Amino acid sequence: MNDDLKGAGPGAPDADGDAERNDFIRAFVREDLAAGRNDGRVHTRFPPEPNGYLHIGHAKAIMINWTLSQEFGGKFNLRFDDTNPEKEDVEYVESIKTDVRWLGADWEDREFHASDYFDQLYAWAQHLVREGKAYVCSLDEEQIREWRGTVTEAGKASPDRERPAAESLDLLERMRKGEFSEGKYTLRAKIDMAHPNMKMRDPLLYRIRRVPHHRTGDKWNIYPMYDFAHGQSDAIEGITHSLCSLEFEVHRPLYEWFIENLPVPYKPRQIEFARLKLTYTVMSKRKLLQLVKNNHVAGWDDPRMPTLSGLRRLGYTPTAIRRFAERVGVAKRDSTVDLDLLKWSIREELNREAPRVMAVLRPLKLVITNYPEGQVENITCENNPEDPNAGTREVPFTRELYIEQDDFREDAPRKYFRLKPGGEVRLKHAYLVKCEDVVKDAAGNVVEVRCTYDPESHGGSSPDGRKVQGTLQWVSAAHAARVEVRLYDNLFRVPFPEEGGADFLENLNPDSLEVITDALVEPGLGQVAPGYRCQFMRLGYFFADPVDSKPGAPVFNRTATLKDSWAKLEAGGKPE
RNA sequence: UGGGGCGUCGUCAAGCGGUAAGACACAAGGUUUUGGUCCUUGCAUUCGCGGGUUCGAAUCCUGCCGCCCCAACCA
Repeated sequence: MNDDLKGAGPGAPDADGDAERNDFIRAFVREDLAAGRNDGRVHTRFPPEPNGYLHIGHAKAIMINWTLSQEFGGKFNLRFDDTNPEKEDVEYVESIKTDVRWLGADWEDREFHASDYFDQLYAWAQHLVREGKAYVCSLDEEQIREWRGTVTEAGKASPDRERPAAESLDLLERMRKGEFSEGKYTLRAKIDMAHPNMKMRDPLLYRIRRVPHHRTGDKWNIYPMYDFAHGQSDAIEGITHSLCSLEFEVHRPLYEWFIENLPVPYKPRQIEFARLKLTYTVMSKRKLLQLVKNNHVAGWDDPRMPTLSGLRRLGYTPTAIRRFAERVGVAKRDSTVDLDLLKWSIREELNREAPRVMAVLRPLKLVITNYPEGQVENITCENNPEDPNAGTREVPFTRELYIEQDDFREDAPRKYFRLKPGGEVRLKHAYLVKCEDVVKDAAGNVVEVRCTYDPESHGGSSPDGRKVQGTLQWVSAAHAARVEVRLYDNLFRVPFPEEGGADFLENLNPDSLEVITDALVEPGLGQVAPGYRCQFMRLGYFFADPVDSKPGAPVFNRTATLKDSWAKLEAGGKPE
């Protein structure tokens, strides 16, 4: 279970016994295969820009590309779209590789960078100029915008549109050498200033940026724009199906224009699908960056973040994320998936895999008055009712225990079947105990419940078959380990943090994190290694934080709660 | 008002002319030493709306309505 950073391993899309998937992308691929295109190859790629950490939305894209390549016996590349050095950084490159590997997508030795192709791209730019299909433009940023026209009005030609090729070539070369300041010139394709698709109105190919690049250093003073770099990079790598999100649909004609007008070695096909959106969070890298920069969270890997590093730290597994991506499907419809589906994906796995242990978050002392003082009994506890092979463990039981404050109520509603005065409950795996008395502090708060136990109920059985409705987890006061527990909840308090043009920061959930520094857990848990996953019985699934846990002092992050139908009942006002 | 997309259950999503899969959510029962899990059952006579074609349409045609994307020297 401790696969925190080892990754899922190359692997196969989770064999789920599912029928063959047949979304519209796979249909296209089958069509291409049937038509004998691409020599029967299928080659995809995941092309992140290294300007932020990957999030769950990227996981969807990664899995679509990766599983597609695997299902058709093809290949999968990782390519960094690093054409904008101002925003990019090696820190991001490293985190991205870690995350993609963790998910189990294997690019083998095919880690590429658009920057690997800068020389080729430059040569192709010169080619277009020579062909009279590109020119160096001297309009400034604002002029370019104005001259481009609007969606309903045609744009007008740049005064440099007919600049002789030789002159453009010379200017381009000088741009490259760094003879001009940023913004002085741009290289533009000569297409159609009246084109109904704005992207086709003489788009920029290169802009001057006199900043060093994290990989090419100060070699370049000009950098290619996304449109000029992306498709050609696909072509160079022999990508057969270039998958991207819906907003690039309007770029497709441009993508194809370059492919048609350049002597590229291959003609890839761009296919667009809807990106993933989730309720109760935000997904844009810009907004996530803002959360990090303004310290609304502790970093890109804060467990409340929808980043893969955040989810990993929360306790999610690669498998759960993969299953989630499968369930979400692929289509072209803008959609927002219910966060519950993600949560369900991790619960499903952990219910099957996670060992059950006992922990008390908010301790309330329980004394068994008829239990011998000083006696310690080792209670055999089943590790996982869902897994017969999980075995058992021994947990010490004594006269003084702690139970959850929530599990005792002096004035209990009718359907409350936990501990109450005069009531009897089962202490999981141990004995039946009956509440005889309570001890209160000066303020009238119950600080101790005094019970008697039934010695005949060893193991928690009911000796005479009497009905005992409640079963509580417990820890021995003398043996319990004290640990820090972090209870994470949704980052936002509303499903759509930006609905109605709202400032998403206004909708942050003030209770997204509750830190409990003195939770009590059964003794063995105090020595658990970082990355350990378990279920705190009746409370939820927990993960020993890989960053803040120390030897002998694990910090537990709540990965997910358990479904709580009592809470729902009570909230619904029906318990009485 | 130009161009490109999309509209099937609360949320995703199958369906591609033969009479609405599945998942999550929700609801009701059952099992249960986790008010967890599991099991059973229910949950779109209807596919944005209106016409048309057809023996038959969510699937074809047509008109309308709604939502998203495009006027960064971002990707």
